[in-house]
Amino acid sequence: MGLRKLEKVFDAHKVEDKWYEYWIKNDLFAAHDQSPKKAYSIVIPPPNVTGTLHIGHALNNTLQDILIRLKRMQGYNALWMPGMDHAGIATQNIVEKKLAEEGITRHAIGREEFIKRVWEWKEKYGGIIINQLKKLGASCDWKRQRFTMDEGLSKAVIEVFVRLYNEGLIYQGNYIINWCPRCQTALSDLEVEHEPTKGNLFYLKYPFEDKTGFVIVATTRPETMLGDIAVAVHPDDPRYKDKIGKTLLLPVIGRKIPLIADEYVDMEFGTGALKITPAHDPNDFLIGQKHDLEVVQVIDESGIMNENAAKYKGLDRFECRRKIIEDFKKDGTLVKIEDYEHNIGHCYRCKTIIEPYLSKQWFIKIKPLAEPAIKAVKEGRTRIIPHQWERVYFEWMENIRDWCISRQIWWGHRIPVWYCEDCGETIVQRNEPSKCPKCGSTNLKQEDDVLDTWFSSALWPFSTLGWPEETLALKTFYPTSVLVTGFDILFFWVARMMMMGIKFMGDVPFRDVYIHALVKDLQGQKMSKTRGNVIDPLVMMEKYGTDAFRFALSVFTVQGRDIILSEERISGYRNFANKIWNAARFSIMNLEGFDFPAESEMEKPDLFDRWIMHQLNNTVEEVISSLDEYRFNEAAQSIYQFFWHEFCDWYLELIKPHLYKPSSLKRKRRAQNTLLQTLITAIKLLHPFMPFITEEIYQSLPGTEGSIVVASFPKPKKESEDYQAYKDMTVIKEAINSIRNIRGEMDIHPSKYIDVFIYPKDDNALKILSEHELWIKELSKVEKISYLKEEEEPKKCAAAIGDRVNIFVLLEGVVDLDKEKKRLMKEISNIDTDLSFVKKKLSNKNFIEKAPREIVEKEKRKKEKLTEKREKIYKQLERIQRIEFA
RNA sequence: GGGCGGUUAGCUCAGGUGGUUAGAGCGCUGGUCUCACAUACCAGAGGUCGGAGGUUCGAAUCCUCUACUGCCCA
Repeated sequence: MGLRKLEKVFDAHKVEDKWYEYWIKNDLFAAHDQSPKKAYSIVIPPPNVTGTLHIGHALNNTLQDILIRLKRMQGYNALWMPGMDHAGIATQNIVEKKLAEEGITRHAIGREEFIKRVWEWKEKYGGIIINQLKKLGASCDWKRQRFTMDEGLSKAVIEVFVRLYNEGLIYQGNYIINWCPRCQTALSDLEVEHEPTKGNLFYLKYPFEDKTGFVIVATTRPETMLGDIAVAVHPDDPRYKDKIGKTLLLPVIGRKIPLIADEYVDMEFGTGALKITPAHDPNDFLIGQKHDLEVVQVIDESGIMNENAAKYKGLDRFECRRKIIEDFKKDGTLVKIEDYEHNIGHCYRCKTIIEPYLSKQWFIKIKPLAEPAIKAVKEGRTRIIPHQWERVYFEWMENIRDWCISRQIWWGHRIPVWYCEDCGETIVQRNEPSKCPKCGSTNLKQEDDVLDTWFSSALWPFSTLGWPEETLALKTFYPTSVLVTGFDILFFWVARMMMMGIKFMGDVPFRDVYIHALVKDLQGQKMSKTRGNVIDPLVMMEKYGTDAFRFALSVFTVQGRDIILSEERISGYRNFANKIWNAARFSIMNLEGFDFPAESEMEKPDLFDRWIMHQLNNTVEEVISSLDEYRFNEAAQSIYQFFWHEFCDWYLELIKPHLYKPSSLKRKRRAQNTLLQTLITAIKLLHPFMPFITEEIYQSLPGTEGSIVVASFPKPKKESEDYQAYKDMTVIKEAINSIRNIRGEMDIHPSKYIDVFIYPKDDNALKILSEHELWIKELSKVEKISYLKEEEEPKKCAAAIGDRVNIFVLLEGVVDLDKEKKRLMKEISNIDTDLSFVKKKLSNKNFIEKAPREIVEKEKRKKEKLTEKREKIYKQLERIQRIEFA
């Protein structure tokens, strides 16, 4: 690539789309089913087909992209497998809403037509998020993109269902499940969100049949009393002990219900008497089963009171509650009402209050699947990072309950079960049966229910690679290297993939699970549309550039801590992008007419070149080791620090003399060469974080070939280590910093050149300083440097006492002495506080005796240094005093 | 109720195995439009690490208790 001049301010919009198209056109994200390279693979957490990119996706996918780009550059056969899930309930809701606008329901058009409409919707509107991921720079192998309702993935779903059924791990049963009356479907325990809600505790009076008194029960849901079948008390409760076994009369209904004893009842709660409604409460259901009680349903699947609700029939469940309380107030059944806050379950899709509902559903017997999944993590075959999450994982897995997998909706994988309408046989098989294997009837009907979307997501790491076929892709990329995800779907998805992966692939689905933070707003609240506190990643990308946005996210990604995000925090990194841009611009401007130097010319590099190579090498090491441990913030900070504060602040300034007024062409070429090599390496280090700007710069630089996407990632080089250069540079930096400090504090105008005296404390310092006088002069605006010997006392100077050099700036005609006096006194007082700490330590016998010798030595040296420094400054103060009186 | 985390400069956060004179970015103050960048440069001020106790020669770092706060599960 040739030299190309760059604009003054970085314009992200000009480069982003251009390079993304270029990458796609050149197929740079492609992974290969067969390759001599080592495989590295990540499957994307499939976003919903209905979804749009929110900040959580942006973070999640930025991190994945950083990893995959790094590994790709490191020479791996890197696969990032993209796709979406079909989001059964959410998608069905959307399409139903659309139908409603046309005034039709799904029942009116029928199942087949409805499914057709959903597919049409999907083709037209679905998957907006895929383009948004591309905007983010996601380097997925898009040709492999999958969808959970694809033919292949559907085949995997059926295969898994049939196998689990045949093994007896899938069963059908009548149980209380979580029912959403709005979505009209069952939900798994996980799909219910519990929210603390202010409600009431109603105390109701149930009389004994024999008119010998009554029992008061406490309930939050008085409307369910219509379905009460018993009242339970604790067997040891003295209040009720002698009444157990008696019969109560249920108000309104007049049903005779027994007073039973069960240890489940909490004596402390309410009155200690618990009304039992097996059809509408999961715990009551269990008690009912235990005591072999009848079940009376009073609420239907829409949340409406049914014919068992007597005069309340036809009322909505909440209306019924109001009405029944009104009536009970009148007839005295209601004893009192208390305020009561408790957790109420809501549908995670539509937020409707969940109704515990008795119905026939399909379940997975989960314990046999969970156990190996627990073992795999315990044995370290899968690592969860940060490891604190392992405990959460174990906790949940060990207390796991059977998974309700059937959903009463239409959009999804229809359960591969057929019923013979003649003999009642249940047929479970991969393909539609033509006749009943038992009675030969052709009068067959397929199960109406579909499977939970998470059922298909659970197969994602292997179904996307072609399972149940034995594909090359599976062989190459399974188990995947890492899964990157938020903890909110640790149970929903990660745990289930673990179970299914081990079950059907015989190995864990991923070696590492990296759990990243949740993004919150400045108040520490979760971002959500309803709260209205969302930061739209697309707006951020538009305003500050995708690279800056991505870099910001990675800097904030600290393990085990949530991200508090504000727009202000993002905007800062636009400046970083601009800094990179301008450093590149500067480099390109100064590389004009540059020829690569012959090897021999590079044999004796300058101090600055050696120093920057040393620093760069450290940075390479840090970036790699940090990313290997998923410490994104450390990697990002390390490259940020290097690029801005070492490369730009120091190196670029230091080589300007070489570039602008070189003492020899050779030296200029050497500086140019180091400049270019350093820039290229730094840009490569940055590429996983900031893909667009780095590609733009890379392809503008001489000596590069092709795309940075597939360029080789830097490796630490032993020969670049140069501690001596680092040490020598500290002398120069100390001199420059000291002079600048005096200038700044003494208000010496930046354009004024000054004279300084330097006392170097050792020969090496003198050598380095005199060899680099020019640079000290340039960087600290000095006219003349004179060197002092030990005892020489400079007059009328401001002083800086350093580690390797003492600096004296001639004050005559520059500033007033008063200021300098104050400055020195401040210095002394700073030293005094430090000194008092050190002295205290050293006067402690125990410290001298017990602390390791090198620590004690260190403290002693520190004391010496500080004392000496204090003396020097004090002397200087005296001198100034003398001048004043002179 | 159970579990997990957080509490460090005005704000947002770093500080693997205790030795620090506690760092960064933003903000703030002063100066500079200096030939890559004012989305910049130079200089500076500002915390004793929520509180109490303990272990230790030595604790922001380990332990106990406590306060406040967030999340997850009931």
